[in-house]
Amino acid sequence: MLNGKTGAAGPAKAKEILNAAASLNYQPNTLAKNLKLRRSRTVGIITEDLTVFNTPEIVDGIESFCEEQGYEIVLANMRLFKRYDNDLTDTPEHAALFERMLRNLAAKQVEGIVYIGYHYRRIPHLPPAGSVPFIYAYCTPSDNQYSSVAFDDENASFQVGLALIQQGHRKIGVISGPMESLNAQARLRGFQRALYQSGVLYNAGFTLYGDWSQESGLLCARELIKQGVTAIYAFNDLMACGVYLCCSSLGLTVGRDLSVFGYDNQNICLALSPPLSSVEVPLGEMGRRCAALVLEQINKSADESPRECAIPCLLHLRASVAPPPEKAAAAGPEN
Amino acid sequence: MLNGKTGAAGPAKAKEILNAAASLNYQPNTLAKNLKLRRSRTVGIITEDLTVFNTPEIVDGIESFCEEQGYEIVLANMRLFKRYDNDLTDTPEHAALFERMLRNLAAKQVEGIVYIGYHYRRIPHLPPAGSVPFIYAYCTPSDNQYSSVAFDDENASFQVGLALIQQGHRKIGVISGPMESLNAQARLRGFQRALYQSGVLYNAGFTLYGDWSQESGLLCARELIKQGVTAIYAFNDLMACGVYLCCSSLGLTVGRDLSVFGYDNQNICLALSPPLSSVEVPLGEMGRRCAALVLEQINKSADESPRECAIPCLLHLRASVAPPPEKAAAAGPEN
DNA sequence: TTGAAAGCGCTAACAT
DNA sequence: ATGTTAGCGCTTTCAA
Repeated sequence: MLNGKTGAAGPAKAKEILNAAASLNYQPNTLAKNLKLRRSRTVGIITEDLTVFNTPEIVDGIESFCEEQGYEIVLANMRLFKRYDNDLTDTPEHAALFERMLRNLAAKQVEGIVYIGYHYRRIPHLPPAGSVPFIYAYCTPSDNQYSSVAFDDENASFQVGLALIQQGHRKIGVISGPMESLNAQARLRGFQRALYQSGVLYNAGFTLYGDWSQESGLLCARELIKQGVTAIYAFNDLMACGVYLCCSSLGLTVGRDLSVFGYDNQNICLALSPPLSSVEVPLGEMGRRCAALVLEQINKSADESPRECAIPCLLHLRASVAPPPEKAAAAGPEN
Repeated sequence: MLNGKTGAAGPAKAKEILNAAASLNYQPNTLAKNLKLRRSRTVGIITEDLTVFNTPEIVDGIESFCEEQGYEIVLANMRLFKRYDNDLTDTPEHAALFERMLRNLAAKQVEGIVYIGYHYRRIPHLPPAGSVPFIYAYCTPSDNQYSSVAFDDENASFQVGLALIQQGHRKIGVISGPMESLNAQARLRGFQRALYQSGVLYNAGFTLYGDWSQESGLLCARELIKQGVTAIYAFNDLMACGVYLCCSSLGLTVGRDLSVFGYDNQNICLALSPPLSSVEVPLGEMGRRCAALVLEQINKSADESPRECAIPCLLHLRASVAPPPEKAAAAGPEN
């Protein structure tokens, strides 16, 4: 009756009961309901660390999609960074924690799970056999029978390369992340493809390997500028900041003497002068895609074959990019 | 038996059963358990928007405390910003959403609730009479019978004032937030107290009102520098960035020609050159305090009188602050 | 010591 | 069209 389904007992009486319920602030007990129905309409989310900057946006995306489909979400936060001082990840403790989160979500009868990594890498932990649908976000499983959702690093980097070349740059320095980083590898591939396709010769000396820190960006920039590059593409915004610092110490003006491109489109981009061009990672969209995949699998509305999705990124071309100094060429920068 | 409580059936048999359970991946059903026990050992968290920068740290703090006490948390995210284009807050829609979140958490049998605002302000929405314990974080309720947890804006600002005065500054510009902002009001009070206590005359012309944006920081800085201030205290880091931009356009060097202090200690602080001094808001600690208050009330282990907690902030004095240009005085800046 | 049974609040299937 | 009942998976009580 109170769920609105059963036929009326005469409109008058029904209204009376409903009023009483409202005034008593009656709320059906979800626990009992789900216990009875034996389905929770709930998707579990395991986050490696909720306080890492990209995680909340992904959660938000999952939530928004689930809400549209009448599903709830329940969050299980590993707190990897807070729990251990540094990135003590992929250790036995991490494995134990993973296990615990999994059991906890299973106990809550979730119908599917999304696992959100704090940075893109191969995750050794897998759900147990016979588990509910399981999707990896911002990371990739060591066993490809599970789907994963990431962003299209390679193509974004290709676009960055094209944009710099189109402005007239031929000597473009790259400040990569560490060689082992899957992100860095993909970004390098995309960038090289842009050079290749444009017929620009690749100079390996123009690619330096930083460690994502601003300090390393500054050091690499100094080296690259010495080599005479007219543009620098740093694989994250923090290192791009380092390039800015290097320029200011050398008396160079970014966006005139040197063009700079970053990655992540963090809030610092607009705080810098001139604003830093950067690649925006489609975090919300990734979340929504994860949710779509999980719900598909839950409802078996699509074939079960695992997929590796790569959502396209968005380029923000800003005043930090301009034609190289010598030639007063082509198009003015947007934004 | 499986919960380890009931006496043994002989160690051998017990072990056998436990093994079987483990191999079948048996996990007690939380729904059924909580339904039976009629207590969930769960605290609900309502966030106005999880993607606002300060929210995840507060959630993390609540989580860490709850975990220590054997409580779980369940998150209800209003997604205020995503749902409505801009800050359509404190509207009928917001009220309806609040109501819905509340009912949802009640249906899940949470034993207490923490409400996290996205910025500090008075919240008109109250839990219904007879609700479970309810705490406000990063905001304050319109009815003071509920406890709230915030940070000690006034004192932090007092310390900033003291630090600048101690460096020898007497003409200190302030770029405040909007007049209506409770944060801005408290920060102004604290700063003025520092002046007063140090016997420095307050010049109302040195206080300008920005709108938290970098652009407004730049504009106000231009005006203040024209008036001859030797230091500028901006009420957030973004406006402090504006001050940096202004300096660079005027050929002034921050940390030498002009000292700058910010607020929020966002990651931009260390990306700027020189690094920006700033006030760190104790978000994690606020979360822990909220959790402590909720659990106290749940377990009636403390008196029920509502409290307004203000957690102390942490000052980061960096190279953006130095003695004023004329006098080659006193202490070198710490990092 | 061990086992059986009642009941948490709900829904769905079944009688009336 | 309405009322009754069985049972979801667990814990706790009570009986054997």
